[in-house]
Amino acid sequence: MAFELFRREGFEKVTIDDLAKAAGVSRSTFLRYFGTKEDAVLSTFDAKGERVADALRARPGGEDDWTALRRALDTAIEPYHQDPDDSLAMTRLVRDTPALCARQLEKQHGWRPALARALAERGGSTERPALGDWVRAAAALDCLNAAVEHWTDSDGRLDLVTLLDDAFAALAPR
Amino acid sequence: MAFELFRREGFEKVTIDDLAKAAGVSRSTFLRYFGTKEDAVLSTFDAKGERVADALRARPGGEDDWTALRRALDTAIEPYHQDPDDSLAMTRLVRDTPALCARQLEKQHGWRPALARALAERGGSTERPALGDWVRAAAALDCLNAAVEHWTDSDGRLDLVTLLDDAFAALAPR
DNA sequence: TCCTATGTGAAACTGAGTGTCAAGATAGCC
DNA sequence: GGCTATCTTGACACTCAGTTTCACATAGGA
Repeated sequence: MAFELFRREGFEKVTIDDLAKAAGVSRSTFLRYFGTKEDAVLSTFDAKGERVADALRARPGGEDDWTALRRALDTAIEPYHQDPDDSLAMTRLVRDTPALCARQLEKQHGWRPALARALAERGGSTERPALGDWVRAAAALDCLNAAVEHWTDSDGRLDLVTLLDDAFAALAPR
Repeated sequence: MAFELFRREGFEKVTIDDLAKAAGVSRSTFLRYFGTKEDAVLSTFDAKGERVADALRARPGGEDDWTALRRALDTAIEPYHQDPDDSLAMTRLVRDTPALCARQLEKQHGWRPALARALAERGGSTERPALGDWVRAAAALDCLNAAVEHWTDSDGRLDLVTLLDDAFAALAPR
């Protein structure tokens, strides 16, 4: 798997040819599958945004936005509980590789429209999301990131659920 | 200037050779100056983060974090008032060019450490920033982005100060 | 059987970014 | 002035990512 190769050799040391050879396909085929080298690692990331948005839409209508967002993010942190070691290795690889860091940031940035739209729908309006929806969607993702970063820095020792709760709490006091 | 060329021809149509020729220097020199093609546009962006962090440190100690952050961001939106047309052209170019969008995101991501540290110092602790500092720093940047995006979408007609206030307000209600 | 759609590989091509090296310009010193 | 050290610039070669094109092979359907 690409992930293992990157972890052993470092992301930039491994060429697409290496990855293709390791996967037993041609360079062409590899690029047809993943599009870019980064996506060989981050393709798992793609569906995540839509899943969080779905979870958000599934929350009861009476719930306030912040609670709904916080609960929707339980979907996002599930994999970290399922396989902590693997997740830790992944977040470390991404954190320590500028190219992966940037690409992940970009992908996550792409989640915001779906989240903002889901928030807007919750608010009853079928129109496009308002400024506040965008801000809250983005802030919620920041909470997720801050929590995961701290969790990674603690080598997975801190409790991710608590960290995420704390992150949301840090948004509250005025 | 590189900016004009990109706006006329489109970012990907213009090669580094074109830029170098337009600037009257060699390709080598151009790359020595800017490092990447994206940075030919976004180099102005670099110092901005540090300036906002400085503004944050300059706020009175008694002020709460949110007010201090909001006021510090006045520094960041100043250029948009100084030269609205130019700013509008710039934000549009970035918005419509995936590569620039990604690179800008990455640069702004790099502002957070300085902002979080400034917040931590304000809190009196000389230690490294806590989870909450990171979250608040990131959320404030989201407010800036959301405000600027909306301002750009309105073709500069909406008032950026009001938009930024609204963005911060959207963070408040629980 | 023929035909078309789909998956794969080979190869050439463009362009970004890196590294090296050899001029020139420039500043400081004698 | 002349001389040396340092910094800047340009030329060139190189690696590698990503795109495009073409050819081939296989499978399913008429």
